[in-house]
Amino acid sequence: MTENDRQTEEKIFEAATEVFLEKGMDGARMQDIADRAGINKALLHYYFRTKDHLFDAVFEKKAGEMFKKFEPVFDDGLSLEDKIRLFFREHMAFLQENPKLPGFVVTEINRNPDRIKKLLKNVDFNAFWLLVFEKHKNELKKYNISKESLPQLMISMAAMSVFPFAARGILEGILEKLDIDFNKFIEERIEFAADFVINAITRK
Amino acid sequence: MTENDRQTEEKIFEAATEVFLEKGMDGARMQDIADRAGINKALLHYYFRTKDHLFDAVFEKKAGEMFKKFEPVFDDGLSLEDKIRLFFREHMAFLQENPKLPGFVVTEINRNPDRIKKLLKNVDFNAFWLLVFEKHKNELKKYNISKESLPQLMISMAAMSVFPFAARGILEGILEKLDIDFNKFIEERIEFAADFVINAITRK
DNA sequence: GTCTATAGAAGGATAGAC
DNA sequence: GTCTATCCTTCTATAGAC
Repeated sequence: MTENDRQTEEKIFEAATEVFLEKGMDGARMQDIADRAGINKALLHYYFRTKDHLFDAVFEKKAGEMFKKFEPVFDDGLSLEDKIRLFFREHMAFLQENPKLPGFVVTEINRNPDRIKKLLKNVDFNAFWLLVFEKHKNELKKYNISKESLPQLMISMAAMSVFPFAARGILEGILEKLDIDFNKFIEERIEFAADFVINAITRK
Repeated sequence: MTENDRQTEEKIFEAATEVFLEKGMDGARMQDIADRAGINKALLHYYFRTKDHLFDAVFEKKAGEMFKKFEPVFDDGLSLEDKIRLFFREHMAFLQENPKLPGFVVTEINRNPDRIKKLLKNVDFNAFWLLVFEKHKNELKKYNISKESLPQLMISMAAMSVFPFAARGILEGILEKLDIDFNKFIEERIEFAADFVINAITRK
C-alpha cells in the first residue's frame, strides 16, 4: 500500500466517521461521505466495497476507543476514592473531545445488539470484577459494598458520566431554558459526580 | 370521524409506534408499518399524508408520555427522601413497561435537536426549579444542596433511572457475561438507586 | 374508505475509460 | 488509483378504480 493509498483511505475513513456519527448508519449517505472526503462514490466502493463494510470499520474503531477508556483507571495502585476521581476526570475529558460518541454507540448497539458481543468478545468481566473486588476488599467492606452490588455501582458511574452526552440534545434543551451552558455544566459535573459517588458509598 | 375510521387510524398508529421505536425514523419502512397494521401503503398516506407526519405524531405522543412521568413526583407533600424513593419506583416501573422509549427519544432528539424545543415549549423550568427549592428549603440546606447544584442532582437522578434502558443493548451484553438477568438487575436497581442518591446528598 | 398499480426519486453499487 | 456514466433496487408517494 503506497503513501497515496493510505492518505485516501484515511480521508475516506475520517469523512465516514463524521457522517456516521452525525446521521447514524441508516441516515448516512455514501454521496455525503464522498463529498466530505473530496472524492466520488465509486472510490468509496473501491476501498471499502460496501456501506456495511465502511460502517463496521468506523464502528469498531470508535466504539473500541470508548470502551478502552474505562480500563486504565483500574490498573494502578490508587485508593478507591482516588480512582473514582480519576475516572470522572479522564472519562469526561475524553467525552468532551468526542461528544457524539456515546449517542452513536448507544443507538447503533440498540439497533443491532449483536455488535456488542463482538466488542466484548475478549473481555473477561468476571476476572475483572474479581480483581477490583480483591484489590479493594477492605475499602469496599468499609464502604459497605457487597460483591453483588458492584455492578450496580459501576453502571451508576458510567451513567453519571455518559448519560449527559448520550442525551445531549435533551440536556441542552433543558439547560438552555435555565441559561446554563452545556460545557460549563459538564465542567462542573466532573467534580460533582466524583463527590456524589464517593458520598453515596460512604457509610454514615 | 366514524368508529371504523378511528379503529383504522388507531391500528396504523400502533403499528407505526412499534416500527419507529424498533428501527427509528431513518430505518423504518412504510411497507413494514402497513404490513403490521394489516392494510396497504396507500391507506397510510390517506390517513397521515407523509412518513414525516406519521413519525411526528408518534414521537410527540411517546416522548410526551416519558417527560410527563417526571412531573407528578414533585406535586405532593412528601419529604424529599420519600419523593426520591417514589421517583425511582414510579419512573423505573414506567420504563419497564416501555423499555425502548428512552433509546428512541434520545436517538431522535440527537438526530434532530429542534424536536426538544417543541416538547419543552410550555414547560417553565425556572418556576419549577424555584418551586422545588422553596418547598424543600430546609431539607436542601440540611443536605447541603445549593440552588446551583440542583440541576446536577436532577440530571443525576434521571441518569440513574434512564441510562440502563437507553443503553440497554450495551448493558445486556455486559450482564450476560456476568450471568445476571436484565430484569432482575432493574428490579434491584430501584432500591439501589434510591439509597444511592439519598446517601449521596446526606451530609457526613 | 380501501385497494391495485405505478410513477418518480433516491441511493447503493458496478462497468469501463483513462 | 480515480473518474464519469449508468444500472438496478428500494422506497415514498400518488392516480384511479371500486
